[in-house]
Amino acid sequence: MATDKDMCEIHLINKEKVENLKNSLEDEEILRLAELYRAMGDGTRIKILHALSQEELCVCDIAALVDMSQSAISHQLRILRSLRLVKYRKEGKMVYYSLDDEHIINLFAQGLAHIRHN
Amino acid sequence: MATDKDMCEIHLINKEKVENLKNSLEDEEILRLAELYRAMGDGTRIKILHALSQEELCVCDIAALVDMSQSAISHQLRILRSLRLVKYRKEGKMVYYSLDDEHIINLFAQGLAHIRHN
DNA sequence: ATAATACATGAACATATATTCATATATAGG
DNA sequence: CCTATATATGAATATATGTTCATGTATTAT
Repeated sequence: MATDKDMCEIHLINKEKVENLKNSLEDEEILRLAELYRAMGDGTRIKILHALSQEELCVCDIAALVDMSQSAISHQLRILRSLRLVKYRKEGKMVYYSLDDEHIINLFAQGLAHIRHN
Repeated sequence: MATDKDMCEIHLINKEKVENLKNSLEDEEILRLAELYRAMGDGTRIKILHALSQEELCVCDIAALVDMSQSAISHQLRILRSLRLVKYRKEGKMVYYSLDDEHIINLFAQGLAHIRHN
């Protein structure tokens, strides 16, 4: 893939250190991290997550809240579910969603801190 | 957009509270948050950010490190730059990149905590 | 001035993604 | 059983995104 791999590698002050870097994050972790952030990288899903950070909601209410079709929301919820960002609870024909754990709140807080601070 | 908006909104226990939710995060903030996470939602960029979290690197070294073309890396760095995730410093014909601030480290830590814990 | 190197960028292309539409499943009520 | 409601999902489509290729710009050396 790298076309000019051996041209400027001389500039690495500490070649070993950089070589170690390659392995310090496992490939699978890189993929899963990217998936996680990508799942949060959509306006609709941000709105959903933010709403759920305040209170548990059923699908239909989320749809009303973000003013989108039930189908669109269901598709998005599937993504959020698959990454364990949200969990759900069935009650009759309703399905109530909520955030899966506190990490998401923290991710939110850090993200907001970044965009607000510069 | 919402086709069945007025069908189940009855289920909102506290309609006012939900109505407030709509405005508690500004639209522009939602967009910027989504942009930020989307910028982190790619394996190549995760690798770049992780590398830069360890040490300042020039473009060519990053390319060698992640085994991709200089052009591909430049394009990705432009994205990271535009979201202020990285900053750069010119020194002759070299350009050295580093993380822009500490929020990114924290976002990383939270992301890792999430994917590792379940 | 010419050549070489480091980096940036526009266009093209292939793939990924979000929404819509139609339809399926499940539950509740008559 | 039949109908209505809440949710899920497959297919289709339009748009976004990542990489490559070709080329441009800036800097250094000869």
